[in-house]
Amino acid sequence: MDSRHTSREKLTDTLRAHGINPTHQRIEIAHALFSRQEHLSADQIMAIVNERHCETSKATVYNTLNLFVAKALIREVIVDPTRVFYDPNTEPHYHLYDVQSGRLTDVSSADVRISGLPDLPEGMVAEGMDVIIRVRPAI
Amino acid sequence: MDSRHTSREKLTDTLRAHGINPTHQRIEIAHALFSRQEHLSADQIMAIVNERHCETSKATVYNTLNLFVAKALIREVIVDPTRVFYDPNTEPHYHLYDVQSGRLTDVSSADVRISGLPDLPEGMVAEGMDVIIRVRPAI
DNA sequence: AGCCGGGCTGGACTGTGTCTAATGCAGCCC
DNA sequence: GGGCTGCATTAGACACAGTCCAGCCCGGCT
Repeated sequence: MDSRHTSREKLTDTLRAHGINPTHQRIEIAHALFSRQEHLSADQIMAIVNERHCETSKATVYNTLNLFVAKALIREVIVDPTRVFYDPNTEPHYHLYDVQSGRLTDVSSADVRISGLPDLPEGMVAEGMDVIIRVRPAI
Repeated sequence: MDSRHTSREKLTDTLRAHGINPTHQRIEIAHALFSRQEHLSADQIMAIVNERHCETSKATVYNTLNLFVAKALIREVIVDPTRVFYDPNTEPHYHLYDVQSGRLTDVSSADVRISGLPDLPEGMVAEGMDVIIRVRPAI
């Protein structure tokens, strides 16, 4: 009845539902992302997963994150030229990026209306739209 | 009365207008960006500038691009996790990014209406908003 | 047992971008 | 002219995220 335990069981199901073989490492990585609802970089995820003992290699972390993205379990967020953030929230939504601190927060897309977008070029399909509002502390 | 010449003279003025000391290298880099109205990476810019003889170093290219961005002469576009693109168009506008080919094209913001954005957090100022529409060729 | 295949691993590697220490060069004052 | 100051440039070393590779582990199957 431990909630962390339950959570890990749910994650196992989630992974399977996305066609991902739920290994120990993959569950830990998914747990890092889904337990805290934050935007983490590969680096941060590796640090969290290996907090106690080093048991997951860099290659596995990157492989797993790329796999999760390919299977649409998580999303990449590209705002910082030096590293990619991973977002466990796959609902359509936008981002607020604090340029100063590097903090990234979600903006619900529910209330946002975007109109007047041009037609896509012939033979192109939209994969998605990223909206990033860059903010910084007022002086 | 050579148009390239004229262009370089205009660039000299533009640089000065932005508080940038117009050196030979800076003019060449600005010319690479402004003559073709494209989105180029630092790498591509260096290749263009050094097409004939190598006369501008990597450090200078990066220093100059960062200077241009700081002085609001050009804009960074962050869509590709592996490299930054530089955009000579500083008018507000959005981007269409072809995930397959890596091609980046402008979308005029004139017709686009965005409403319902949330209030910014206390003490924060917006620096700008990036809108990136990711597209790929239809199968 | 022996094979097969997916997953994991350390370590080497790649490619952007930054840093550093040295050099060049222009203006300036004496 | 000679010496000083300060910015711009440079080559090369470096930092770092991310990828690649070759080998190992391990569970399932025959």
